[in-house]
Amino acid sequence: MTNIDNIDDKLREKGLRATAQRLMICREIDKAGHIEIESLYESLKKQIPSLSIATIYKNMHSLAEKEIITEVNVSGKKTMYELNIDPHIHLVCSECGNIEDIPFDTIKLVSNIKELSDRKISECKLTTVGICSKCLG
Amino acid sequence: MTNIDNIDDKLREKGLRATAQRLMICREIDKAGHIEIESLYESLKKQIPSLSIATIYKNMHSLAEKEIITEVNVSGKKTMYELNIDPHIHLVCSECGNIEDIPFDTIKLVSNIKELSDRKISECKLTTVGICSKCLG
DNA sequence: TTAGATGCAAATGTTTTGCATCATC
DNA sequence: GATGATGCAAAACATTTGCATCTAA
Repeated sequence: MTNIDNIDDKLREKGLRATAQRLMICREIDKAGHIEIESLYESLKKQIPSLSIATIYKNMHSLAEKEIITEVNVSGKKTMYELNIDPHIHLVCSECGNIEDIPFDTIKLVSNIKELSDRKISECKLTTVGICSKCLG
Repeated sequence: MTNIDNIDDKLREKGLRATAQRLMICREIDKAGHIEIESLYESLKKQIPSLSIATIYKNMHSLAEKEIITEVNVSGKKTMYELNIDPHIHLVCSECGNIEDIPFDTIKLVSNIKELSDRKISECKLTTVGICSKCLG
């Protein structure tokens, strides 16, 4: 669970340097909720013109490895990233395509599945398709 | 819900021609359970040397559009495909990386989420991480 | 001071496209 | 026979890599 206000410390805790680029990447992901590489690059290039897209890719890997961000994969969409925040699931809107978070206790779901299937399960990702709150009106 | 034995008819029902390539693609996906483009191509090229990878890509799109197959996205893995069979969820093995199906009533889960979140939701995909049956021994 | 991070440019990998030819219906 | 499917080659797009330079700790 990441709080964007302490992101400097969070990074150092995890053994990553708090570079300007890395901080801005985290803040931009936080601001966007879910964002893909190209959008991230376009947004940040305005602020750091020298920014290289290779730096973004490298950071996506290091941040994901340290579990500060998570890769979000949705069929038919480019890979996106989000900050690791409170447990939630995704709602992909079938009208507008946007992705919305729904607060949801995935911990409970995991124990549910464990009971039903008698397997060792440590985590889960749940993606739903439906109508987002904007389109619902 | 697709039965591989009637795949010819299934394709025609959906308005797709039952070409040799398309049939073999379906059978290979069925055989593999979950398969990525490159593996599919390598396997089938042995049987149809003239096969083009563009044909595979085109078929993945048409078959997915007709809901005969489904794209499977797992973080850190290439996009895979599976036949649409009975409701199930995925278990990505944290030991060996394999993907296993777990029979699971996603219909019930969807109505659960609807109740809890008061949203319009039509479908869901659930991916878990844990230990697969092979690695459990 | 030094290990890790960045930026650049080139290499590699993945997916799509246009079009001529072919095969299913 | 018409229309959709295939194969090819090229284009477009996405990701990774190596290395010199820079900078946070």
